[in-house]
Amino acid sequence: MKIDVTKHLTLGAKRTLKAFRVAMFDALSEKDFDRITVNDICKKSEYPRATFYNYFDDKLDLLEYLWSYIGKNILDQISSTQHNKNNLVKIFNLLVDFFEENPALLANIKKSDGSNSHLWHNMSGYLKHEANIIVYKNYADKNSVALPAPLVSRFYSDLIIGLLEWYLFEEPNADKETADKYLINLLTGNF
Amino acid sequence: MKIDVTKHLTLGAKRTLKAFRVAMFDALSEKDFDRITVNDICKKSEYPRATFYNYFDDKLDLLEYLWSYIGKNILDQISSTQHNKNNLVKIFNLLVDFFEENPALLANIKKSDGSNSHLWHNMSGYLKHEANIIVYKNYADKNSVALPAPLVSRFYSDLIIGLLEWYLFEEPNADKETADKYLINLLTGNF
DNA sequence: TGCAAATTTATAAAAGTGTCTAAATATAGG
DNA sequence: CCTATATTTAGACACTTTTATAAATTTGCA
Repeated sequence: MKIDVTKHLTLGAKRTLKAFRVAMFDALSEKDFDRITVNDICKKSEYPRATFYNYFDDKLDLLEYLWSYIGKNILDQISSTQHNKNNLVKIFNLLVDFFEENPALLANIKKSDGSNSHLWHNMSGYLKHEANIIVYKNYADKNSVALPAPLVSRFYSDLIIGLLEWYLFEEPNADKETADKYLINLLTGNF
Repeated sequence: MKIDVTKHLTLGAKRTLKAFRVAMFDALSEKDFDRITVNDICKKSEYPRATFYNYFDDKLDLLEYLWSYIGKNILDQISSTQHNKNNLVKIFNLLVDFFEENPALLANIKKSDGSNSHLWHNMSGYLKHEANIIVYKNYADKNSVALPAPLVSRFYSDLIIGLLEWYLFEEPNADKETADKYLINLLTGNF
């Protein structure tokens, strides 16, 4: 990204970022990421190319900003003060809810080869990253003799995203309660 | 890919694929993937652009073919008949060995933002996929009441790649034996 | 070896990318 | 509200990508 979105943004900048975000999100429900051009995004958002390049290096850069934004938004509802294994189940459920609320996006990801698609690899990487930030905050203080804390939190977030991938692409007929049960089994070493 | 590499290939096709693979692999040790052009690949491999586009959709397509090829090659040494948890450690060690044998590639991945780099996300996805094929063959027959087999093998391959990422990018000073120990702890639910 | 079929190649052209200007516009702060 | 500063914009540019075509070459097989 050409700008730092964690710093203060003018109203105009926020408006522009949102327009590009929405344009990319909509475009993703319509066609493959490969087929989306910067021109498409500019036409949809009604901003000139030069403005696009003021904010982003390229369309992948916008895509990744979109994933980060979405990831943060989904997981916003997790309290960082409650520390328990239930939070991991809650993160998983929030992610599932997001995809159930956005079937067009999910369908497009599935169309381009499901869990093997670039789109999914890319998105899940960012979701995992956002999940890991929360998980780390929750478990960093629980010292384990057997394993370093960063490795454990990484393990937990990997687990959540792995189960999500399985649930969305491999076993789309499984119900959420069963998936929750499986998650708990994996978390408690019951396998 | 424009052709099916699992089907029979002519000698010429094999020669051409190898030339493109080697060209991309070498290019990756020299500069960022973003900066590599199809022209670079063609110059290195001494094939015309039209031939490149006979085989691949674009440079990302070649990259992914390269990762699959490398993944298969690294893990070729795993026997599919021996079924034990040791195989998981062996897969991890083979992957570590590959990166220790290819420091220029690793350095380039690290340079472009370590575990956050596109290159790594992309590569690790394919390594995980290849690892999962082997793990699934090893564990599919061990029925678990608590969890479906595809989920368990996915869990194991996630674990291996997660630990690899941690070992390569987060804790490059850890020794392989410690990493092996951590892997066993994670596999046995000792966390 | 020789021939039909498939593949590779040179070449051209349309479309997309990313950078750069200077003018137009928007912004924050007195 | 005004003004210095920063951002946005149009337009042009060099370059890369991707597709398409027909001729040249290579391939598998009899």
